[in-house]
Amino acid sequence: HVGNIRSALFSWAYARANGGQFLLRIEDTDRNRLVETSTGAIMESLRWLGIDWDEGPEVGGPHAPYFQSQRLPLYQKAAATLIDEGRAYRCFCSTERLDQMRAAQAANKQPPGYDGLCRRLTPEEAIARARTEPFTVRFAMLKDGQTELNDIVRGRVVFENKLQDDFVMVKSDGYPTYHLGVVVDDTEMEITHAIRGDEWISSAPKHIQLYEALGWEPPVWAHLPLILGPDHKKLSKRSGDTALLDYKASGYLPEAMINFLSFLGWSLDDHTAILGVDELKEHFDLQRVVANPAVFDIDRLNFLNGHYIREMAPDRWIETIAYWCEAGLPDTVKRPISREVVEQVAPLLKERVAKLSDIAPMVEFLFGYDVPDYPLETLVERVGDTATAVRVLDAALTHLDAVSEEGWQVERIEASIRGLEEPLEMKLRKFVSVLYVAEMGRAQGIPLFDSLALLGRERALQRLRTARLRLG
RNA sequence: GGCGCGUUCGUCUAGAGGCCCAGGACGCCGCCCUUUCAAGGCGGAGAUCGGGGGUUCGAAUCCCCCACGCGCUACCA
Repeated sequence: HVGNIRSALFSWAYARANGGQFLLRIEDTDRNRLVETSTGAIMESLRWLGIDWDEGPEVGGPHAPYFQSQRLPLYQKAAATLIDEGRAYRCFCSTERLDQMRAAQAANKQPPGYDGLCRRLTPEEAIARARTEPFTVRFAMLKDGQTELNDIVRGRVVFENKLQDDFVMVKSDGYPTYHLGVVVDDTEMEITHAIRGDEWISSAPKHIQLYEALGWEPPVWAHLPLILGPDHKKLSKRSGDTALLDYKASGYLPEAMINFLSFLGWSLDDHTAILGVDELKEHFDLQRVVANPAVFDIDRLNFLNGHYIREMAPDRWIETIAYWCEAGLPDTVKRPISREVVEQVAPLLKERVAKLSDIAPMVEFLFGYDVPDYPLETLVERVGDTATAVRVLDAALTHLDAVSEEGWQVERIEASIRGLEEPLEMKLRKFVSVLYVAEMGRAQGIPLFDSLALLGRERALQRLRTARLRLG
């Protein structure tokens, strides 16, 4: 999803800009939420954007394995050490008791948190009960003093220890929670920079205390500003935090996506708005990450996408159109899609497409043999009344009918239609909409003269006749 | 409720005491170009820098208070 990918992007860009390594680790410790395809989707998303990892799934490396579910012994070892040293303890409280406790705290307006019941158990008692009862392992947070976070983005943040909660670090199924997982793996994997979303900042003291208790060196912290939806709430599935591959599916280019994501909380300088990956890899700087949340602005994404489409090399553009036609045109259109037509519309389409999914509807009229389907009013709309539309169609029919099959070319067609201005006593721009609708089914799209040429004499004339007939 | 973070044009942002009666980009509006729609060119509106107090010769930039917004408050990450 967008938020996570942005964190990955910043980490990656930072590594690339500073000659570091970028490692991909899959945190799959919640077996209730395990989705088979998600690992594949994560990797595909990153690869689509061009984010490569020096170490991780599929590429391997010295810190394998890269799935947390395969590193359980590591977490258990850390947990055992902590229990031995009295910095963690087994907790036998049931979910029911925990729920009741929280309800009571809420009712009494007490700060929420584990009440420490099992912290008071003697080690002997705990070991005895552990033989028959399920348990979690909680970390015994320091309750005095303060925990200090030094963050690149936010500076110094101080948390009161007395407000800290003894969090669960090993679940009853033996899997670690995120808190234990990151600390153990970031250390084992020699992670130097923890770059993550701001929603994590409240749990930073947990991680910091864990590092201290384990005697390990914490990484450099950088908490990125949240990405907000249009409602100014943390981006949710509803408000645009869709899987990145959904953006790919609806026709966004990776270049646009990267450019867009890069500027969500970061900027290069006071004037750069268009930035390629190469420049990002060279100039990305954590010092320039801002602290305030960013609202996801789809208009800007669309603009960037259009920009990169316009910049696309002609041959890649043709391939792209061919692909989106095959995928987006209705089944009634016979396959394969004509390569010749694709090549001819390509330049006409370039300035007009914002999302690749716009392509198919824009060129559909070229491939279906049927007359386009459109509400009759659109034919008349811009010329004012039916009588005028009829005059336009009759005149166009006469003029174009005079163009021979061999002469059916853009220049001739243009001359013929421009020749309509005089007899009709109307400006071209005024009456042309009737023709657009008759041919393409709508008044906007690729240029008319080219469309007529592409359509061929027979089909073009046929559509005019049909339009004329429909007007009575 | 508690804790934390944040607050510069509608949006993304520039800004680290004088260069800022605040710059760029998207969006919006207008004009030009034009076969529609776009694209492109040119121009415009748009922020009294959340509010109030300080500090200073001088504050968007430093300090304090307030307000508002958001995040966290799980055996989810």
